[in-house]
Amino acid sequence: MGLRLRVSFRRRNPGLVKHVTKAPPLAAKWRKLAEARCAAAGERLTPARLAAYAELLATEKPVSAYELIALLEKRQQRKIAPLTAYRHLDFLMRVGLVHRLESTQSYLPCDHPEHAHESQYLLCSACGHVDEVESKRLETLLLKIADQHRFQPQNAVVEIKGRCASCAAD
Amino acid sequence: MGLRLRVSFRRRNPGLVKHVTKAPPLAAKWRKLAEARCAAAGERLTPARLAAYAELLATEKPVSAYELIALLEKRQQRKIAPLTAYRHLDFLMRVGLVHRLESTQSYLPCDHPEHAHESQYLLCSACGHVDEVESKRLETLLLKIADQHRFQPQNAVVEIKGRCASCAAD
DNA sequence: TCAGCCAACGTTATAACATATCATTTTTGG
DNA sequence: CCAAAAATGATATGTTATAACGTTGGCTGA
Repeated sequence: MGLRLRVSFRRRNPGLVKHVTKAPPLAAKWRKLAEARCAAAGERLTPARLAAYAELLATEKPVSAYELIALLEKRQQRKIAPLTAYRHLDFLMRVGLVHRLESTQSYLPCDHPEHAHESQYLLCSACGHVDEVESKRLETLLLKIADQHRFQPQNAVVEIKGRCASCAAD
Repeated sequence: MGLRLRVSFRRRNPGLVKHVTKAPPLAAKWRKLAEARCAAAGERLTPARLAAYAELLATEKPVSAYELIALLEKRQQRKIAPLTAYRHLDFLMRVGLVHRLESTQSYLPCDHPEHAHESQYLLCSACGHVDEVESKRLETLLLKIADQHRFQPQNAVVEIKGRCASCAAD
């Protein structure tokens, strides 16, 4: 049953080299934020993780996991496996530096990372821009609605789609 | 450029047969609703579409597209292509009989189909049950938030995750 | 110091979700 | 009935996400 025979006739990664983890320029503000968040969460901020964060910050719009992979591959001139990118994204979300947009399966850096919070999003279907907003009133109302149904809320996804101010003007 | 040469040496589907579209029992209430919706939308209610709707109604929980495929295949004892199921789902959403949950990529019949509406959802992470609720106050507040950002909303995704009343009691 | 542990990272494969293209069948309306 | 339009079917492929397993490297505590 549990028996497993494993024979390695060769090293799996014979020429394995250390990767030089290049990344876009990252403002000190964001670097410090990342360090603070990791310290708070007891997590490690590695070059690869920071590089993924920097790519997200350098992109104006939310980015899909596979777009992130393409960005990393272009920057570092090597292959990045999907799982690698997903692990970085999971990490970044865990420490609160990045959010995921459920309705578009994409990821974007948190705009109000000073404190833990729930956010709501305004997604422009014309230009792709996303605005992150925080409404205490909305959160209160969501809690109230949940309570009316004897529902214990853990988190809420609120994503409003439409046209942003500048696209609406056209 | 536009030139296209197509030569068929044989019929593609030599033995094509008419499919008998079996479906779970469907309460008259739902059938009538579906007919009314289609009439209103100027859409056709075919056996295949009705069968997909019936499968969703017969399932207590939201169903992924591929779960729907499995249900249809089991019921009808034949292969259903993904695209077929997606087309049925698109149709059912178009006429307002079915909603999609963005945060779980799954589909469920509308619970308040008497009128067109925006809905909010309470998703129980323990039992998988989903409650559809309608809060005018919430919709008003969402519009207000959008307006404060000069954002023209088209629709809003609101999905609250947590534990439902009966699971919370455990 | 260094053995041992553990988190991070790498590699390959595959599962799950969704769409493109074009042929065939069915329905509808003249 | 016939032509046009809508629905369906078959095949292929694109996109998003995870599984399984091995390697690396930093940290910890004897």
